[in-house]
Amino acid sequence: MPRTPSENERIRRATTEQILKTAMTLFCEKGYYSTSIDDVAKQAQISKGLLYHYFKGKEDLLAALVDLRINDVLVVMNAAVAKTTPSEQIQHIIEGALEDVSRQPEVFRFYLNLFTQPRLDPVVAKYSQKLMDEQARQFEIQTDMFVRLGVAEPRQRSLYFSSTLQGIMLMFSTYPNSFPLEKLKAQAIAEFCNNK
Amino acid sequence: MPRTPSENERIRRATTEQILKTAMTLFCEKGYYSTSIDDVAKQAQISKGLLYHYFKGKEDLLAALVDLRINDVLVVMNAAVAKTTPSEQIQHIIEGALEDVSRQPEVFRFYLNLFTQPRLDPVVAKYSQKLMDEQARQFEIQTDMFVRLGVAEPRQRSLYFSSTLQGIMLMFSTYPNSFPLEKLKAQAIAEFCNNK
Amino acid sequence: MPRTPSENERIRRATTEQILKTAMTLFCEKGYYSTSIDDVAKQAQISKGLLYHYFKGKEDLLAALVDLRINDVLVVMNAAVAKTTPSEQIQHIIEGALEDVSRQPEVFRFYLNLFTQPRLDPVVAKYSQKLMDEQARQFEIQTDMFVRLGVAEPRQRSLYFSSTLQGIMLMFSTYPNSFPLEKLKAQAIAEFCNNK
Amino acid sequence: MPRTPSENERIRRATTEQILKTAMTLFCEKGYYSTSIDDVAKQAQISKGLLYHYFKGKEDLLAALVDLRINDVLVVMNAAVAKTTPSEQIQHIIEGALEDVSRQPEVFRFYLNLFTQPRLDPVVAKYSQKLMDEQARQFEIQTDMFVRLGVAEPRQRSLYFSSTLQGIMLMFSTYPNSFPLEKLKAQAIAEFCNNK
DNA sequence: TATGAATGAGTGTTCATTCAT
DNA sequence: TATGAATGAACACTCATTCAT
Repeated sequence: MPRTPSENERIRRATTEQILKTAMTLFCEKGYYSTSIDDVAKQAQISKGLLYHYFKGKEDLLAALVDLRINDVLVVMNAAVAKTTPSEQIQHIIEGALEDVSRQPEVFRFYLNLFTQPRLDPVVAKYSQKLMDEQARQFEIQTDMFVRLGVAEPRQRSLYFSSTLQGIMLMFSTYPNSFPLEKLKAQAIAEFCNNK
Repeated sequence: MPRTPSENERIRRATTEQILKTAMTLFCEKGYYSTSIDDVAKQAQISKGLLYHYFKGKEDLLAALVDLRINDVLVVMNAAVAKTTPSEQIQHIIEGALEDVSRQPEVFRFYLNLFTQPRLDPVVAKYSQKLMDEQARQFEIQTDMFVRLGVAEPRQRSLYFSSTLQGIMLMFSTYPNSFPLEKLKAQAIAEFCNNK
Repeated sequence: MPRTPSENERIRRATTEQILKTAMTLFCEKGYYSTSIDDVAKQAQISKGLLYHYFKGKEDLLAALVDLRINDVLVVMNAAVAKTTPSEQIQHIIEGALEDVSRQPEVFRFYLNLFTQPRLDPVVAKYSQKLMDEQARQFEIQTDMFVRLGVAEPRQRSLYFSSTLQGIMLMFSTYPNSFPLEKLKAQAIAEFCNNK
Repeated sequence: MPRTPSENERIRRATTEQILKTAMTLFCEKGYYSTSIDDVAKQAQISKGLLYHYFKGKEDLLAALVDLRINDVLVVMNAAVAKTTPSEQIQHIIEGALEDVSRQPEVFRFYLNLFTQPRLDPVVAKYSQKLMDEQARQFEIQTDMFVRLGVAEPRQRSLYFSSTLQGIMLMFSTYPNSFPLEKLKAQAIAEFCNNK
């Protein structure tokens, strides 16, 4: 007897998630190019054919993961925007971002790696660009916060802020075991969350 | 009669440089994995066989480029150390690093990409690690400067400094056309080059 | 619906056999080094990729063939051991070995060629050694037969027997068209199958 | 000032010998296919270009070595023919052959390997054939000795003799450290050197 | 005689993707 | 939905040989 449609739907969801989780893990461990579709299918305990049933190809896996990432960033940003004072908003950005990276440094590292991919890489550049575009969008919102904070040159301040925050994330994800994340977080909050 | 040894030496040097330059360009444009040895040989206008006469393989090309990069970093660091006051030293690090990245943002981007490579990538991880080790070495020297500068928590300050500087370089190499590098440089110098 | 596992098993078996048969033929004709994987795939009417689906590489092909050969030798030896008198046992070794070589002289020739491969050949030596080890094992069993036959110096006699038998096989596989195998077989049986 | 012609001639001879010796050593160690021209030139301490000045190519090296081998065999055979009685002649063949193989088992092994090369190997078969032809020529001479010895079926006897002798050489060159060559030599002489 | 830079065809191998069932 | 057999283009690398000097 055939499965019910809802049962099918449940299976689809579970399998999709399983594949994505496996792909994320392997991409983080070995990188996109050094991970084969065979690796993913084997580790996800499904057949290669089935994987292609769920995703159009290797690139499609990457696309899905990038969308997930962008969504994560958006969640933090939206929560920040919901705060009342610009000071709280910026603080939330710092805390959200560092919370993210501290939970899964390799994941952040993977996206950062993708982000820094050469511009003409025939496969990967598209997703690198997508991440950059999204970051640019976030940047505009964040700059508004600095405007409302009343700093002298808000755009420049916002850039400096982004640089510091990205730099902390980069350093932490590089040396996750020895980097005093909390202390640097405090320092960043002290520096950026009030109009000096 | 054979060529004189010095003539051979000249040829070797020129061809080696030509190959490395081409490899650097292509790796920056398309990335290590998406650049084939054929691409490099063709663009360098030599035969594939000759490339293997000069380098043991694709990986050896990468190794040579990483060594060049490490040397570049060392040059800046040594010049910084040669300065008299810690304030000047730190300023030199900032200026040297940003000078580097502003001259060839794609090159920095490439090394940053390598730097953020997943830890288990079978080929590339080794060179990623090498860059990380070198950075750690630089960090110790730099921390001494902050000690001599007399700041409260020099190690933490040095980390925060590195984060900011790396962050600026990351952001600039991402948006080289719209990033006001000079202004941010000034801001960084103002923040880190004297004992507040 | 996927193929049933047993159907897959059938396909695997058939294709594996097809590949091995082709490889054996080509190796016998042109030798291991002068046969390319492309040759094997083409002649076996499969794609190169599929060959690698079944065998890890060219060397693995050779390994499989060597295992087959060792098995053939074991079959003869086991049948010999099963005979009651040592005289019959030795006769069975002679007949089994010469039967083998007369059926497929080129195959024997190929294994002999492998057997005589230089000891340091980076690829092939391993299999040469494997054949030698197996022969040494057979030799011990065979020597027991001469012990039971009651000859004066059984080990030496066993060696002389092996030498003669190997020599006949070598000569026959070299000149299969003009070598009077039956006559020499009779002569060997006459010489070795009873305690003179 | 130019070298004298005779000086040049001396150099030519010495270099030729040096190359051949090196090639023989390497072919014996690693086999013809696994030895590169580069290997030979490096080990012989000359440039690749010079090697091509002395030999037309890799195949030509093999050809020269095969000629040397054939000459060695001829020397033994001629000395055998010079003996007065057929019994002494056959004894000389045994002793000469076994002396050869015992002095340099790897060299014999190499030629045996060549001898057993598949018939269609595009490069090597020609030399394999040459060795076989030469052996056939020797065989005729040797058969005459058995005729003169007065055995019943001299041709068959001669074949059986060759088989035994080749077999001993094969076995010895395979296990040079544990094979009691002298004892087997005695046994062969006892068996073949008088009209039983 | 002598060198080693230079070539390019050929080889083993990988892998994303398709297809028959 | 699910399997894994099958494909073929692409890739890194080797090596006998040639050539300019």
